[in-house]
Amino acid sequence: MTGDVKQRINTKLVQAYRDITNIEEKELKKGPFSDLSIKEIHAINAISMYEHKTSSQVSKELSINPGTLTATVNNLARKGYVLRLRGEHDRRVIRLGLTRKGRSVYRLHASFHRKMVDTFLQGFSDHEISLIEKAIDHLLNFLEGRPNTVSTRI
Amino acid sequence: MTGDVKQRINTKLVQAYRDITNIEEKELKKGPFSDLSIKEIHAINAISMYEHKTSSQVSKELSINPGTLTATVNNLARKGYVLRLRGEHDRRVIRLGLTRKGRSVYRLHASFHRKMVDTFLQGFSDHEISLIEKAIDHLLNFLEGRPNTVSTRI
DNA sequence: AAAAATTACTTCAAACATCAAAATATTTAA
DNA sequence: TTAAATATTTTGATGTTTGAAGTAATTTTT
Repeated sequence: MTGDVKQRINTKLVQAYRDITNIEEKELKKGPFSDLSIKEIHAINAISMYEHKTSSQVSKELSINPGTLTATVNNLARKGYVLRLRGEHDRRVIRLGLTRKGRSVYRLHASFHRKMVDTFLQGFSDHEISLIEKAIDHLLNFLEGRPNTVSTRI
Repeated sequence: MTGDVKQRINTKLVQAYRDITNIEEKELKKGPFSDLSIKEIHAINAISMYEHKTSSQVSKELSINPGTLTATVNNLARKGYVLRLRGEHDRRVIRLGLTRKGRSVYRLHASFHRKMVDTFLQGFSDHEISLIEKAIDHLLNFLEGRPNTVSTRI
């Protein structure tokens, strides 16, 4: 295979990465949640709707210093997106939750992602999609330092 | 197609995005350029080796505030990666270039990307790769607000 | 050609993000 | 019951980002 194709795919991936960073933020700035930065949205996303994660879980998930998360949560709580809930069993832990407003943001962001993936996969057959998924798996393996179990064909 | 697959692919894409952000930075921290952040590397990359872009071109390309680029370039110039060249025709214009050290970073980062794409595409046939490229095109179209010319099959 | 508008970039002040280390509160182990 | 461990917050220091105002050079208009 020619390196040209790889080079071209690389450029496109870089472009996609950049676009996602920019567009996610701008999309939301236009809506009713213009007081949120992309980092805050990612924090809201990590906190998530469906369980009450602890502060340390969330800070690990986001790979940020616990002190940084405290500051972020302070801001998000002040703006009315996030709640702190004191743990019941263990009163040292803080469990984080979303307010109604926080849940709207969560859903809006989720729907952006759904649309994005829908478009990404538009027009491909099931077989082709499973192929694409395999390529993404390769990428994840590379990124997470796992050797790729290459399904070589002859 | 079941939404499960899409949901799974979405999760993987999010993971890949997060990994790329984290890993690119850590990779470089280990090497001889540990005084650079990921944003600085992306700036070096945008400034690029092959032409002398202007400040505004670069700040547009990175979608950052011009003032932010000024600060970034100040830092990169101080650390010896980037040069400012006053424009010859129009003396308002600043053209940006890389020092020898800046060019090394550029090449190191490029080789990381080459490895990443190689692994991403490992084990796929040419046909499959062109399929994957098409999916990435879809994604870019979506991100950049272009309608997708769907190649629907029956 | 002088004044006005435009442009390319920089500076500034304020908000926010980040980290390591110390402090606080709570729980568990000795 | 004291000591050690854990979960989070505070503190202080440093860096990043932004919008808006400022400076300088160029182009357009009158």
